[in-house]
Amino acid sequence: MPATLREVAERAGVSVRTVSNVVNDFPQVAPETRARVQRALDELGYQPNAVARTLRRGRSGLIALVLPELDVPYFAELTRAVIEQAAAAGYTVVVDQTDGDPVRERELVMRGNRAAMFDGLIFNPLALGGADLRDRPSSTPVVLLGERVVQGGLDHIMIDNVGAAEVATRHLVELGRRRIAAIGDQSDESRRTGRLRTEGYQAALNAAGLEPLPELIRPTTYFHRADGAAAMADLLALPDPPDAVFCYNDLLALGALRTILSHGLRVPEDIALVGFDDIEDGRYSTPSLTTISPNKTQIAQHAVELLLRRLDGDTSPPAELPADYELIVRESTTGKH
Amino acid sequence: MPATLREVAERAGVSVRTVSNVVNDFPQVAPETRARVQRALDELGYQPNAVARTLRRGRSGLIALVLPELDVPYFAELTRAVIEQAAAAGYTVVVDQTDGDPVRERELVMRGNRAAMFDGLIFNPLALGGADLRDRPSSTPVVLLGERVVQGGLDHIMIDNVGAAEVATRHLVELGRRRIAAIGDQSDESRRTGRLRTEGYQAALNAAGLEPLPELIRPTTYFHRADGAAAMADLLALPDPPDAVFCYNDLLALGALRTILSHGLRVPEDIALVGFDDIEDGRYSTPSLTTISPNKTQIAQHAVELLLRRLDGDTSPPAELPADYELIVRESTTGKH
DNA sequence: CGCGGGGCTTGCAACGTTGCAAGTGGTGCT
DNA sequence: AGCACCACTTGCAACGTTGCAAGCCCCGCG
Repeated sequence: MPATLREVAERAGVSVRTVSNVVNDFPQVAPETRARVQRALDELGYQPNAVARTLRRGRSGLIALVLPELDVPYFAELTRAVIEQAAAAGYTVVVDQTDGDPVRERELVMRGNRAAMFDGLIFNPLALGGADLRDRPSSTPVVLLGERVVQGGLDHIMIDNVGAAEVATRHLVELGRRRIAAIGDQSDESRRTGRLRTEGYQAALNAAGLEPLPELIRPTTYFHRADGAAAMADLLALPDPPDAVFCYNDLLALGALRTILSHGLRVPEDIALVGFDDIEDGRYSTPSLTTISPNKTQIAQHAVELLLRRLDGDTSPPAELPADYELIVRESTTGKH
Repeated sequence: MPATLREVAERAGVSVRTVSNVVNDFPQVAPETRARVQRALDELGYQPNAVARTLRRGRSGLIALVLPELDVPYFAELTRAVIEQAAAAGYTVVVDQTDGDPVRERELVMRGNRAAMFDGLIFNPLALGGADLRDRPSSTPVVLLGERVVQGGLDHIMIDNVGAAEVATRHLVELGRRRIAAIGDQSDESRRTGRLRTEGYQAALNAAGLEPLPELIRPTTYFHRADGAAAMADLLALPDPPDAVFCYNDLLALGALRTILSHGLRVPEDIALVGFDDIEDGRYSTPSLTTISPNKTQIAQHAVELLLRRLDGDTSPPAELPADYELIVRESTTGKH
């Protein structure tokens, strides 16, 4: 139903090629011709066919952002940042959600530019590791986010998880807390985030001369509110409950907070709480959440820049870019102010 | 770099067409030929070119979900539901975010299937109204979500906002509250949600013999936590503050909750709170949030079904499908249990 | 031995666009 | 008058795929 170049050409009495020249603003078109063609374009409501254009040009102007879960605020907020960065460069971002399903992740990433119509991929894997990604048949550029992959031979952006976890834990130590628990450890080989943060947590305890106690390190399957709530209930059931908890993300912390408050305990007086991610929810909870804030804008910016450079043909060796983070102190550790 | 049908054909010593037949599992291929071609396919790691395929077939298998904001939990949760429904039908969903910017909305929706490469659109407009959408040049099917559009001549799914708001307000009335405020009214002609919910709110008050007081109806620019927090601060500054608040979405309610608690007041003892959307955050706040829960799965299901029917050539008149909702009573109105 | 038919394979064209290089007609210069 | 050149326009081919219909070969039957 929509008009094609040929139909416009017939109406304007010129060749298809000339219409194309007008559409693409080529300079070498006589003003009069241009006007006539433009009129025909308008009358027919011509819109270029993006699929044909992409086939011909080899570029779609689309980059895909592949994330485990969109209803996790951290990813939703990151998405906004990526969209903004990409828009500035004239690219449109489409988002896809994998649920951390290895099958879906593989599908999306391995197929690459042929099966999909994206010029590049920004991918935060949950299930897929370095080995899986090493020999992609596709040549679509990919930038990885997150901790999952170590040496996949792909561009990669991550924050220093060990360092950040250490900062968070040290903050609790400096407040005088001694029984500091951790929620979010993951024994699962494929989930690296939890292990790295546990490492930082333990390092901080050791540096303070505190001994990491196994019963205070609670593993969780996911990083959702429900997991935090359940883990916190376990901690409260201990004979000697903790006086502080470092949660490996803000959702865990919010779940834990809910459990603590519903047990009639106070935060931070009885138990201090630190989260990770700095999602908006944590700024509006009561008490508001002390947290590690990864620089999401910077992550997005690096990711898009790196990807666009690859699209421009840059073949330098894969980069491993660190992103900044900072500790944001709020009520859940220092109380009202 | 990736292999094409022709390269595979040369390697296998058959025609391009035969390779295509194998790739598409056509029955009329001799087993031996099929095996030989398959080997060549595997050796070259062939992946069909989705762009070429789409151009030829006229279908991409992609539907776009166009939303105002992804970092608003309601939309993130809705997205999950849409993705699930579409996946069941073999479609892939890509998500795009407009920020409610009329320019971006128009771009995405008016251009339709030519500028983009999507078979259909599920669109929740914020800025664009019926008039804007009526004469789209494109023939891509569109299903609208939300309250914004009334008679755009397009398929449309929404819940009964007036009725839902009435139910929420009546719940507060039945708890014995008398000074019931509302947060989220919008005078802006283009934002219809707020006006509809105010209508239901007033209807419930009238039915209970209570007079709606202008100073208890607080408009907000957006539906974010910050707006709720600010509006609640205004309400608390009144000489005679409310004893209950109906917030037009859960984020507003969470912002309001934060303000109430930080003023040393209790929920629900001093002020009862009802939200709208039933986002996960509200289940884990303290107190948990009483809210109107729109059936998101049903909305997604209707949207995808309707869209797919249009893609199959259904030309029946535009449908206006209602979606269910229910009041979920939690602690913010009835206290701990 | 010739012919019809079935199983399998193929060539051609087209989806709508753009790169390339050639083509057209007119103008100005010698 | 002839030629070169310029401004502008055009045809051809190709991106990689698939629908269509024709083609090939071999088998079995008369």
